[in-house]
Amino acid sequence: MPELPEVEIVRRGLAPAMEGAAFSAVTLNRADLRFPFEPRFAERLRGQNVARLTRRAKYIVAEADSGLCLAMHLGMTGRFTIERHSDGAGITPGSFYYEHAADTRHDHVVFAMSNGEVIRYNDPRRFGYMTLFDAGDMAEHALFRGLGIEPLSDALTPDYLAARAAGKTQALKAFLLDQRIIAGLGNIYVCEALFRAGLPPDAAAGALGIGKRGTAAAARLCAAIKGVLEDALLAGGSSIRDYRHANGDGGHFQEKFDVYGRGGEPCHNDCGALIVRKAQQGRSTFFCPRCQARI
DNA sequence: ACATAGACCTGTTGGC
DNA sequence: TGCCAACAGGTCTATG
Repeated sequence: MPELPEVEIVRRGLAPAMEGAAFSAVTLNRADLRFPFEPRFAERLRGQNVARLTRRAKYIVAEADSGLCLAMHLGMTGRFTIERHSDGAGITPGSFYYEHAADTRHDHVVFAMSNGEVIRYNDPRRFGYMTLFDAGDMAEHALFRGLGIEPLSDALTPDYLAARAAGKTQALKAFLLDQRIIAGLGNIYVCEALFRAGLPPDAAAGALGIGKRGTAAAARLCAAIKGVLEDALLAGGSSIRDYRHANGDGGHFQEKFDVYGRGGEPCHNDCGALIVRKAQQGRSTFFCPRCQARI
């Protein structure tokens, strides 16, 4: 489900409920998500006070005063909802994705916080996962060790793209989806960024930075990636399919998609072409055959 | 190093 | 309406 903007919006929503509060009770309704929960997962969290909630790539990380860290990945269908103990039914402005209150079949993890907030993790497909580690071990942790740069940081530059793409015959789309290069992009924002940059998804990544056209392409791509992520954040992320919002604000970037999910519809550049959908790396790629014809 | 396919899961949608 | 195939925001593994 979520790519960088959605994960960041979820983090911002969870922060008021988690930061400065301790885990009063942690309930696991099953033994695993994508991976088994580690032994004593709930016991180790209980009583830990959350100092801050951060994000790295598509992970939300709750760091406790003790240094114990809880990493949470939403997979494809992971959602957090927040409700208060006191009034029960209330969904606070913090919660992002929310389905039917009655559908608790896939509520796999419940955090009861010391401030009265109850945070539920719901994930029908269970591609998400949670794991614990010590803050000092984060850099070498298998989940984080190989991650690429944050696209919204100053580390993403046209030169970085050109350097990492150098010599690669791999398709631009696969290059951008590789979390070891840039961490946080997924299928939607890669498609959207390539459209904004006017670059073909199946062109060789290695062409970036080569010659005048390649140099210009790297610059456009860099700006497009940052631009589309910033616009998505401002819109509160994208909510597609049956996902709905708890509070109505945010989550409207899907209305601004130029290509994703628009197969057969006219290009927003009014070039006269229709958006094409095709499979690439086993996933759907959407692009304008005219505006994204060549590097 | 790369591409491809399959795996993990459940739910929704579209075609017949 | 029913059934079935295809597809879904992610990533990991095996295989060529």
